[in-house]
Amino acid sequence: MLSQTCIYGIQTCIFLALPEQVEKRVRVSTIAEELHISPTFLSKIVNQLVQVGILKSVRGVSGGTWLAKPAQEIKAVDIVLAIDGNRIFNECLLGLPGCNDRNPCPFHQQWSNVRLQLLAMFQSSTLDTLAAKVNDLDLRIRQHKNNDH
Amino acid sequence: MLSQTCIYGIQTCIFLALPEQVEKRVRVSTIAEELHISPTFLSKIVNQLVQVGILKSVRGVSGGTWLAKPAQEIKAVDIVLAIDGNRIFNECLLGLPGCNDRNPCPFHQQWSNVRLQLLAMFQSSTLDTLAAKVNDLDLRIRQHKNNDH
DNA sequence: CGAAATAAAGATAAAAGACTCTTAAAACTA
DNA sequence: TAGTTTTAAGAGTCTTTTATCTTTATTTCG
Ligand code: FES
Ligand code: FES
Repeated sequence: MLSQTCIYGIQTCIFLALPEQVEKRVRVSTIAEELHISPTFLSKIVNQLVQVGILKSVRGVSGGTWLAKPAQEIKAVDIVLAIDGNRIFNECLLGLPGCNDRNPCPFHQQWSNVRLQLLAMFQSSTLDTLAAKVNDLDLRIRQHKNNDH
Repeated sequence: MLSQTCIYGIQTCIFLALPEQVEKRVRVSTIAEELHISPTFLSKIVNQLVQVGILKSVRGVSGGTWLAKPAQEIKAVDIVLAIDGNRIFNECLLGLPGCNDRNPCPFHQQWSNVRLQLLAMFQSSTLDTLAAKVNDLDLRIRQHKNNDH
């Protein structure tokens, strides 16, 4: 569904939108440790998100990364598009080229509906909403809940 | 979304449910040629579907493969489950283990809905319905329409 | 039974995705 | 400016998926 890279990107952005982190510079190594991701791998993902204007980062002592915009202005769909592209939103279920209403496969009509709902889900999910769920409702964004605070 | 193997499996089953093929033994090499799939690769996929009782096959002269049951009794979901398993129907969007209502991630509620719609799509798609769409409405199951009949 | 056709199986190869290791570049500190 | 910290970048490894090549087993037919 989503690539692992994209999942890490979403988790990272939600993490940076949590009240503890927001408005701070957070080291990639810190995020990596919290979310159980390889630091150097995460570094590349963060960099991708910096390139498209979702995150900012600075190197060096007291460097780190943070949200480039207020959390309510960043949607999950932005991250998905930045990392996985729009394939999942307009690709044929059977992988046939040129998926559209004029040239449908047998699944096209129903699959189009599912895709629209999927798109709506990612479009309606802003980072502040997601972070609020994690923070207020204690929902998880990683395997084991973080109990060390 | 679906693995390439699963896509080939679905295409093959729809092809075998078309009026021209139904009730006949069709050679794997014929299907492979029609659907632009590597014959030996398709042979393994057909064999998987034989194992779970969706297709039957015999070797030798005038051998081939065919639907093990009437087309209206085979659903797309059967093929998906046989090849890709039930991961796409019960896996967390963020890949977290143990996706369920008691232990949700921030996407769980919405993602559960999308997954249910996806499941409904595959459950309501029987091979006779899919084949009828291809046959009657001239919908496609492969890249270029088959014009040689 | 022998020959030909065809699916099944095993081993190998190619491609993509996920992840690691190493080095370089930048920013701060003193 | 020198030293330290931290992100950026490049090359390389590992694993899974996809696909191919070769051999084997089975079936039909003459
Ligand atoms: S053509 Fe297949 S889903 Fe649109
Ligand atoms: S826990 Fe993430 S989708 Fe269910």
